[in-house]
Amino acid sequence: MTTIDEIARLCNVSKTTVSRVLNNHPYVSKEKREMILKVINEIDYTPNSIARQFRKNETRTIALSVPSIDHPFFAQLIKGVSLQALSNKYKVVVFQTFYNQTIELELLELLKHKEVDGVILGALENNWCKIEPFLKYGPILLCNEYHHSANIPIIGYNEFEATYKAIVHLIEMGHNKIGFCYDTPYSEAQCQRKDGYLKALDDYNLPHNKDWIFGGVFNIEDGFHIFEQINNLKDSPTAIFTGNDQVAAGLIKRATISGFNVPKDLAVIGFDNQLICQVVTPTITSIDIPIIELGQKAFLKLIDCLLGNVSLRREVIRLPTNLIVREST
Amino acid sequence: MTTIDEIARLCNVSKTTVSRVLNNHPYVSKEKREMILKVINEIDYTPNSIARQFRKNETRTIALSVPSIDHPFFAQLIKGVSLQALSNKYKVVVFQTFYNQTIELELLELLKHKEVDGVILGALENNWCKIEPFLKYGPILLCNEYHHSANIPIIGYNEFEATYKAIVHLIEMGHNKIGFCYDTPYSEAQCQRKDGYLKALDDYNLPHNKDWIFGGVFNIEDGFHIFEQINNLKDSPTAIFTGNDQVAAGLIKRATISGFNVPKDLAVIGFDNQLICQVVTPTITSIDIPIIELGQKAFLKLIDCLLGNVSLRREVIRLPTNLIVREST
DNA sequence: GTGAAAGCGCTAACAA
DNA sequence: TTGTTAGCGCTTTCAC
Repeated sequence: MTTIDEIARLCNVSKTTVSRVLNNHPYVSKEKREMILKVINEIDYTPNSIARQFRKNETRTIALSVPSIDHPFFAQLIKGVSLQALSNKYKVVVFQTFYNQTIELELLELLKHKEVDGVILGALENNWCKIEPFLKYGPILLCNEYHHSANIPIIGYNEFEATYKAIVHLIEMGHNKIGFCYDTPYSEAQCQRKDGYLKALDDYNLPHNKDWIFGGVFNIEDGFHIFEQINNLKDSPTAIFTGNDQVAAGLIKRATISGFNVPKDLAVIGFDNQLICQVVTPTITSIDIPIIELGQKAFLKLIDCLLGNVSLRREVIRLPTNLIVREST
Repeated sequence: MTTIDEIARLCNVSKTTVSRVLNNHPYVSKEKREMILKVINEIDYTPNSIARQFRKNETRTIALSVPSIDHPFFAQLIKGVSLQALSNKYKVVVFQTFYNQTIELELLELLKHKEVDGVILGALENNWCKIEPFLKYGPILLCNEYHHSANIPIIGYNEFEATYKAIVHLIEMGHNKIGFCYDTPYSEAQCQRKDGYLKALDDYNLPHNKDWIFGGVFNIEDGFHIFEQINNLKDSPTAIFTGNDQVAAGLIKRATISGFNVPKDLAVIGFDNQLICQVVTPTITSIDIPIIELGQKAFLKLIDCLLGNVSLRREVIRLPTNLIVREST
């Protein structure tokens, strides 16, 4: 294996000089620089990145956790983070937690072991007190999830407001029996959505009904199941906030083939405004959120912390959301 | 930062002994082992992974390239690779090439720089002659793509046969004007599909028509455009193989809202058998392929090469595919 | 069973 | 402008 010493020997210079050329340091004479570069090219030498990382104690790699990569929202989030990382010459290790607490902690071990310089959590499986101790090993930030007291940057969008808007829209369309779906109750972001939902009901003097609230709902198949549940209720909602376009798509499909008219019999509103909204019939009303931008912003914030420009401290950034009305409401 | 020396000092042993404990080597007395373990726990010591990787010249990380992560097929592929990597305690760095040749080569630089132990290419942007030189730095294998001569393991499914089956199905449904979509002409896998398409036409004495072949087609939006193209033809096909469920979904949607009856006026067949097939109206006939398994197999094959159990040599593995008939044909 | 010592490839003080 | 030297944290001979 070719090393820096080999180059130094070939060029009759010290390896320091070679290292300087490699790192674009000043104070190398033009002739030497050129000669060294020439030799490097000729014998196809490549610096060993791991040795560099070891020496500098810096990996130029960050870790990103998501529950599962095959969910369009998270795929987009990864894309945003990756795009920004690419242009900053960082690598991203994507960790799928599969909604598993242990795997999330394993991701944080990477930080402890110095295998990554920082971490972006795209979801939160563990109680914050399990996460916090890892802060001493490097910066961690929360993206697309919220915590009421964690002393780190938090980047998301206004879940409360987005949900409130959505529910008010349903109310304005004449509905007063409105259901609500969420994924996990442990998520503070999801709780904020629920608060938005309840606030809208209260503001318009509509009744709450526990039967109209559905948890553990993530994907198309869950959408299928939700329809069965709704259909089995004695008193069913006439409109439902699904929390996610996949769920909306599954729900609409089952409702339609069971003879429901969407939106007349059941209005459905999604979340995320993915392309799937435009291909199902009827098309899905949804909340548009800037996911790519969310990922990019998260990465840039992490880099700030990494470079020490900004110390790690609580800061809540909320990106704007936008209601897109289509046929399903 | 705590190091192995610190532990050694605290325990009055050499760092060799600590290292032995850390690596579960034999020949450490029970008492010492227990004492060392105890101290390690107490002061929360973690070995520095980069130092280890440096010393062992092994990163336990592999790189995986895909064109773009937010395409359901590739998201699933990543999931398969990641699942298997997780259980083998490897990390996966996912590289999105965005269909860009330079980025694909950057990924291979990781191998050259020893930042990853091996590479799985989930697509192929560059000419093989650009890729081949990197083989001397570590194992590379091809997954979901094909090459006629590359001397590496190739894992995919039988594109020819799958497409042939699909076209024959359309013919049996009474169609004789059948269109074909592909993504990129550089892809040998796509060429095999085209061969399957043409063979089926020939076997049933159906005419070829260049106007019915559409390239550069990847996602839902492309499906939208394809419909416009078909609709503008004087002599349009009555059935179309889209090569991918996203395209099929987009195409079906536009056709339907333009008053076409799918499948009567235009039969559409997808590929990949994603959940989206079940939520659009009409539901989409598709080719089911074991994507997760594809990713898992690819990882396991790479590990085999890495561990030297198997030397890197040409080997073509083709997983089975299955035609799933639904309403769109 | 255990430890001393070398060294993986590189960068960065410091000296010249 | 250049080189000498030390050392990052760890594993692995080799000798005891």
